[in-house]
Parts: sequence; C-alpha cells; structure tokens
Amino acid sequence: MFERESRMENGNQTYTIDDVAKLAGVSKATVGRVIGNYGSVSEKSRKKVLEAVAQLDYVPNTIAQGLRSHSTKTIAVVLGSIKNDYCNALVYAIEKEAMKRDYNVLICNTHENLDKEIKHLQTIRSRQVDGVILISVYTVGKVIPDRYRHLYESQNIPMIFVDRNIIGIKKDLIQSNNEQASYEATKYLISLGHRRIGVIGTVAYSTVQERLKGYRSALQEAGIPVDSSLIVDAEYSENRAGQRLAAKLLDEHPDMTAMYVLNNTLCGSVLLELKKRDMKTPDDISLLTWDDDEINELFDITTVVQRVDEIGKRAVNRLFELMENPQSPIYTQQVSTQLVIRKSCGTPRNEPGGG
Amino acid sequence: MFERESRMENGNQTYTIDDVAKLAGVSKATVGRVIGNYGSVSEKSRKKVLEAVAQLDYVPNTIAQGLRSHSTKTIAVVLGSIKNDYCNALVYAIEKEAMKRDYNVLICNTHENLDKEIKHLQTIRSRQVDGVILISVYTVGKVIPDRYRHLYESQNIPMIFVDRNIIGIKKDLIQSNNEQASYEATKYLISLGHRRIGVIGTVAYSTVQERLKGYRSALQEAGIPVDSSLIVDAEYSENRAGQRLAAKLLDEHPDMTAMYVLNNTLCGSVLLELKKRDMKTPDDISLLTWDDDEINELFDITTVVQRVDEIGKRAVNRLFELMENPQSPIYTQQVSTQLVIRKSCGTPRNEPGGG
DNA sequence: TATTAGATTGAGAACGTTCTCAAGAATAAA
DNA sequence: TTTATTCTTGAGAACGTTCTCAATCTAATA
Repeated sequence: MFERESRMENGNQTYTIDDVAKLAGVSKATVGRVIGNYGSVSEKSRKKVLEAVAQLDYVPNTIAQGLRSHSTKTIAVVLGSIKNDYCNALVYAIEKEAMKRDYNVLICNTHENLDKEIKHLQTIRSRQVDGVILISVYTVGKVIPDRYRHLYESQNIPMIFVDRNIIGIKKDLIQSNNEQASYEATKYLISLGHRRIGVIGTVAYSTVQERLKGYRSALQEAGIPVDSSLIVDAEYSENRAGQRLAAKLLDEHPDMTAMYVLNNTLCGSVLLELKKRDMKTPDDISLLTWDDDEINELFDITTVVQRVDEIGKRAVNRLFELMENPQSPIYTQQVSTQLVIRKSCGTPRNEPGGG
Repeated sequence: MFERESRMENGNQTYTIDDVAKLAGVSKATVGRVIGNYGSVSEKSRKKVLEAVAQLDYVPNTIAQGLRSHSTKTIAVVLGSIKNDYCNALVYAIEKEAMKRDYNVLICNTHENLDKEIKHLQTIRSRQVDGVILISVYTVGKVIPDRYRHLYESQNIPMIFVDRNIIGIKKDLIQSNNEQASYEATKYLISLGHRRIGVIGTVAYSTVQERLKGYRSALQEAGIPVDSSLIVDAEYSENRAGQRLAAKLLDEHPDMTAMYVLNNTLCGSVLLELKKRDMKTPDDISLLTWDDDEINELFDITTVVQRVDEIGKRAVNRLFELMENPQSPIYTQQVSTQLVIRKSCGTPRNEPGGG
C-alpha cells in the first residue's frame, strides 16, 4: 500500500502484474489469464482486471515474458547495408509483415564484412531472437571456419537465406529466378543484334554467378562465343566501381555494343562514366541493368526488376512456418522477375540497321 | 550430470550459467564475476571458468540479463520509412554508432501514420528499450491526445527527436540548420536574378516550415514580394506529388523562372515532369533541391546537402548521454549543411542575360 | 440433501541472469 | 602463535512474467 502510493506520485513509474493484481483484488495468475487471454476467468474478475490495467496504464514487460516463454517476438535481419536499395526495400517489406504479427525487427548491417556478420550472429544468439533472415557476406569461394559453422547451422534459431546462398549450408533460400531472368535479358539484347555484350557485376556472389550462367547460356544458344574479358568483376566495397569498370570495358572493347549491369549498386556510376564521355543510350551504346530505381525511369533504362516486396513477404511467411515447425523440409523459392523494356537498348551502332 | 550429457548429445542446446558453473566446479556467482568482469576472482577459478565457457560455447542470455539489470542494450529508431533516403542514411549511421557500444537497433516504420507511431511507442515501452530516436509523424497543426502524451513525455525512456520537432513536447532535437540554409539557398537564386521562385514542400512538417521561413526572409530582404500561390503543399503520402505539383506550378505560373524543392522525396518526380515537358535545366528553368542523391549528380542539380551521418552520430551520442544522465538539460543541436552548386541554376530565361 | 462435474482461483516454481551478504581462506602484521 | 586485513567464494533473493497444480466454489444432477 505504502509502496503503491509512492509510486503513484511518480507518474512515470511502470507497473507490474503484481500491482495490477493488488489493485484488482485478484492474484497475478488471474491477471495473467486476462492479459494472455487463456484459461477461464469470471466476468467479474475480468472486468476488475481490465479496469486496473486501464487505470495503471499497465503494459506487460516483454523481457520478462521472453525469459519465461522463450519467445522474444523479435526477428533479426542481417544484411550488407540498409543503404542498398534492394536491402532497404526488403527490410521495409519484412518489417511490415512482422508488424502484422506483432513482431519487431532488429537491423544488423554487416557492411559486407565477415567479422561483423559473425558478431551479429553471436549477438542474435545471445539475444534469443526468434528467427533470422540473412543476406550473407559469404562469397562463393569462401568456406566458413568450423568454429563459426554452428552460428549458421544451429537448429535453435530458425534462419533463412534471402538472395544469396551459402554453399555447403543447407537452408531455405528465397531469391529471384536469377539464371532464367538473366538468360532472357541476354536473349533480348541478342535479338536486337548485339554480339559483344560487356558485363559488370560482383562475381563473388552466388546471385551474380547465377546471372552469369544465364548470360552464358543465352550466348551459347545463339552461337556467340563467350569472351571472358568482356566480363569484369566489381569489388563490392569499391566506391564507384561501376564507373571504373565501365571505363575499362569502353577503352578495351571498342567493338562492345551493349553493357549489361548485374548489380543494382553499379548502375548509377556506370551512367556517370557515360555522361563523362558524353555517350547516350541507346544511340552510342545499349544498357541493360538489374533492379529498378527512380534513376532507371528518368534515364529510360531497360531493367530486370526484382519483386522485392514479394521476396520480403515470402521470407517472413517462411520464417514463421519454420518457427512453428523447425523440422519443415528445406527448399528454395524462386520469385519471378520482370523485364521492363524502356529505351536504353537499341540495335548496335555498327550494324547496318544501327545509327 | 545426466542432464548435462543428454544436452551434450544435442550439439545445438544452449547452455546456462549453471552449466558453466557445474563444469568449472565453481558457483554461478563466480562465473558471473568472470563474465561480467567485476569483483575479484582467483586466477585458478578464472581459468577454469574461461575453459568451461569455451568448451560449452556459452553465451549469456541477454534477455535474462535485461530482466535483472533493467538494461536491454537496445535502442529503437522510429521513422516514416526506411525507404526514404534521408532515413536510411540516418539509420545506417545510428546502427554503426550503436554497434560500437554493443547496442542493437530496433527499426520501426510508421509509414507516416499516427496510429502506427503510437503503437510502436507502446511496444517500445513494453520492450524496455533503453532509448528512442524519433522522427515523429506529428505535424505542426496536430495536438497529441492527452492519453498518449505519456508516450512522449515519460521520463523512463530517454528519447530524442531528429529532424522534426513536436510543438509542445520538450525534447532534445537534432536537425540541420534549416532556416539559415534555406535563406542562403534562396539568396543564391535571387543573386542569379530570379524573382519568381516556386516552392514545393510538405508544409505540415516543422522542417519545411523552417525552410519556408528562410525562403521568405531572403525574398523580403531583397524586396521581392512573397507570393503564397508560388508555394505548393505536397501531401507526404501522395505518390509522385512532385510531378503533380511541378505541373501545377508550371501551368499556373508561366513567369516562374526557378523551382525550389524542399523535400528529398519530391525531386525525382519533379524531374519526371520536366522530362515530360522536355524542359532542361538551367536553360528552361532553374532547379534547386534539398538532400543529395545519385540522381542529383547525374542531373547536375544544385543541392542543399544535409550531413546525415553527422546527425546520426550526434543523435546516438546525445541519446547515450541522456541514458547516463536523464536529468541532463534539454537542448537543440543544429548541424550545418552545404550548398553544392552544380549546373541546374542559371540566370532566368526571360532576363536580358538569359537564354 | 448428497454427489458430481465443471468453472474459477491463488500459491508458488521456473525462466537465466545479477548482486548482496556473510562466511571461509589466505595472507600480513604483531 | 594469535590477530587483523584482504581475497575469494557460494547461497540465495530478486527481476516480472507464465503456467502447473491443487483447492475452492458453483451449479446441476440424483
């Protein structure tokens, strides 16, 4: 009683389930039943409890709930950087879906750095996060050291991969149909008459390798030899890699008539190089890129558009499935893409039909 | 013993401080001392504990720590949408700073919706989050209902505002020097000879009002009458408001020689309208906007650049100050901006010197 | 009225930490 | 050797929930 009153004086004090129970004149078990909406409670008790809750403006302590119930109502999203367009659209979609289920989202930027990814996964473990959505930094060549494998393989925390796969770790994966979409995009360029198509992408990522595979098979199908010097690799961390590599391609391959950009981060800086050289699409060169953006519309760039919303939604849905049933069999979901044809691709300038 | 062994078999089981204590042959109090690095522990005990920790790959349960210590090592960032360039750059900076202090970041999108902001603040309270950084939806005219005021005023959770202020709630605020920067930007346009300068912005936000104030005072100083029909208001939620409003201004004010865009979200769609009308900057119209972006560089748009990194950094620093000392006096920090002059502003086309 | 089934309730253990307190061990001083 | 001082240690309470279990109460049936 004494304590209660001293609390009342401080309008900001937070109340516990015991305070509610005392005020309502019932036990905390009964309060728990009303709050948690389980068991059976008489109408009279329920009313008293709800009144007390309202009067004290009581909110249950999620931390205590988490400790007791082993569920923190939290999912973590681990990715390179929230600044990346693909990633922030993904986080947006994930948070939206999570909210619908009263879950919150912890954001973990790895800055495309292995150590930070490991550190985040450790934190996630100790935080008892309920589930993890991971766009891993792990690139195709690299092998996860044994001492960290458990962070990826533990059955305790449901985890799914989005976009990038980690070879050797079996997890659900949700991604665009990279190979097929890339095959079709390349075929489109070929159908316009292009035979020398330069490619810019961060080769180390599984996604890009899939896209390259589609590129190669389209060329092969058309009987065009694959010239690996037309494929240039962008370090993810390099600032304005697109600009440097576009310049390299343009300098070394004067016969190149189209550029195909596989990473969404690269396109802007490729355009900067074109601007610098006063080259226009599609007259001077054709350009096709992955991932849509306001820029793409403003510059009329033909684009393979990923349905990031859909990927995010599926990721959350699948994660919740796994949270309910951790034994659910692993599988990969491929989300369709859309080739949005604008005006950046034309017939090759050296071709009879070209300008 | 039995239990331990059955746990060992399941390689994924997580261990508790009791398991470590048992394996090390000490009490959990001693383990706690080693983990938490306080009190005094003999070298012998310390070694045994560390070995046990390593062997079991023990990580402390943050939830239990949180319940006991009343600190969850979490800060929440509440903002309109992570998709917004300003916001995602801010979150990026905040997460980076928070990581340095071993704090994690909970992301809360309000979708510029009042109810969602309230809901998030309630969740934040029940989650025992240690601190909140808020870009509120609350617009200048609106008053927070009494029943929700405590969510903003509670002394329990340190909270600071970024970018937007809420009139009537006294909190720390960190923002750009909106009025001064806007005054100078306008002055720059005036110095080029413009007298009819259209303005597009979401008037309801305190930031925009500050920027308008700077705009007006620059005009007044130059003896130019302020024509309020040149200032058009963009609903935040409207898709491509910039395009519609640019069209409106261009249609209704043929004498307008410059457009001044106050929201970063609007510029892209303003450009779309210019593109549609085949108008070029600076020849057909001058354009000046807030917030930098790849687009601005590609289109050579003169821009008031906000130092979002710095704002984020200061926000976290200040929040931690408040977490240590909640009584610390409230104040506002204004971060300087930079007017990056590119090529989108020229002399008015109807002027003697113009095209 | 006695009996039974079902509804309602509260006491108290458990979740995994932190941290106080008092006791025991080790060392230094007398 | 005894006494004082400092180190080192473990038992157990506390944080705020959830949830089991047994007890009580109600109403219906025989």
